[in-house]
Amino acid sequence: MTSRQTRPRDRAERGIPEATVARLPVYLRALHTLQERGVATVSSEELAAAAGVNSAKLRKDLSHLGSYGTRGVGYEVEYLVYQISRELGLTQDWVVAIIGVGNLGRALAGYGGFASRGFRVAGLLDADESIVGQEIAGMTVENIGRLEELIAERGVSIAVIATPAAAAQGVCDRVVAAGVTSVLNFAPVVLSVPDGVDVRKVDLSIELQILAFHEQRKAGGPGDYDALATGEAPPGTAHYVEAVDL
Amino acid sequence: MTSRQTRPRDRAERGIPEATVARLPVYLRALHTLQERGVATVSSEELAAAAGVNSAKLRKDLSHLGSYGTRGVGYEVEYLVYQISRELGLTQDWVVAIIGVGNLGRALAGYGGFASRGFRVAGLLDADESIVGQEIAGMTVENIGRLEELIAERGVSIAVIATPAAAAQGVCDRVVAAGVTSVLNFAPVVLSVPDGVDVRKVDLSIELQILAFHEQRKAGGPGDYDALATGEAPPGTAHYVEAVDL
DNA sequence: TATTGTGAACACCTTCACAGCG
DNA sequence: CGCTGTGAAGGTGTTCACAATA
Repeated sequence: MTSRQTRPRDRAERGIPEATVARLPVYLRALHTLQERGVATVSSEELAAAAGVNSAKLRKDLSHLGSYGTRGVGYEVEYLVYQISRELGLTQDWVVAIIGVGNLGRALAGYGGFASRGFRVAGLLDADESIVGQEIAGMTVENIGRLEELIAERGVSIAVIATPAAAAQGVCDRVVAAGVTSVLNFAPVVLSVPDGVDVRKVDLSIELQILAFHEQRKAGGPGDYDALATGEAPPGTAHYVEAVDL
Repeated sequence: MTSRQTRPRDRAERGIPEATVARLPVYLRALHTLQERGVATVSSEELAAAAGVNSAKLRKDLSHLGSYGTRGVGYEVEYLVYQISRELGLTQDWVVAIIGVGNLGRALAGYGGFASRGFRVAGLLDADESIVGQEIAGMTVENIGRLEELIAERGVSIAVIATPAAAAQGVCDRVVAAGVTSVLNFAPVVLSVPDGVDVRKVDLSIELQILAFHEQRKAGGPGDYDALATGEAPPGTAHYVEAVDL
């Protein structure tokens, strides 16, 4: 997974296990799909299949929200959508600012899943003067100099950091100082933040490396049509020196 | 995070716990940073801080790879880089194809972390005729019609799916049929694949929803940051001026 | 009768605390 | 002495299997 960086876990914070919270959005998406198809009721078995989990897990997850099913029947789709949305806080709108408008920032800005899911992008900010002023996904890119101002004026509560690695911590410090307590970080660095601020990280290179690990176990190497024949064990000292960032 | 979709877990598959595997890339990145700074040795305490975990966890993780530290001293950075790289399968090159060349696909194609980390992007494919033929990050976008052909010719072993949701399952079926057994999915759908194929998913909307959940618990609603009011956060006068773009 | 909701068992992960060793 | 490596303890998460019930 994409990795975490949330505080140790305030168990009894409000009952719902973190692992369950992480799956609720998946259930919600599956339910939306069913809803579009006009399905009114689902069993845990069906919904679990659509969400890619097993049905016992699904039922236990939902049981943390309350008893919203009907024995012998299943769950009413619309009702469950509402309950999960409410639990996740999606019945209200969250104001998001995207900082860093390169290809990734653009992809995020144009992502349809935002508006429809309780998130409103209220700002695209960049430091590059040649990007500032451009129209992207219907918004004008603004200068990062106005970061604090915009966060306050527009009530931004979630900051999405899509800057190069070198800039990320600085931007993070600024948004936190401006009052933001939730950060979604796409830059390949570990951000340090004060207690009370949540950071979640999305890191594609980490995901690829995890895949590589498993792939290696399957075959013995990429393009491995000649197996582990030729020992790929290199000499005792190797040289890996590289720069890494977006 | 970012969610998973790996098979239940073949414990005793080869010893290393999944949770550990997921952190090794983080350690590796921290080690590379240290290496660039010319640091030759780190203690578990220092490395753990750089990676954002606690030191006991770090030591236990590393202990699954072997005994690569020196009591009373710490770990030799270069040696540890090599050992972790080898464990993750990064001492060999993995051939990657990116399917779907919208903004996200472009961001991925331009991601420097690829080449430097044992991944070689050997193809950018798209179905849109107006995109096919474009030069992106030094490569020419090719027609998705040639998918199977290219996978075979170039020995692609990891497919990155960055298509719209509606196209993702179809593309996935094709890459799997062509022999790919590792898929990194950015499309917001649950892919179904046969046993033996690993899928990892990166889903930004899920991450945002998890943040919203926690944010809601803190305050009571978006825009409500006079709740934690008077406290701590001073006016946003900090001026870290840094370059920001992707 | 079909399906939920859940106690109990199990598996996995994290943390503690200290023995072991350079 | 300082720091690693790890057994043991304590959590958290998953799965099983069945009683409860619409």
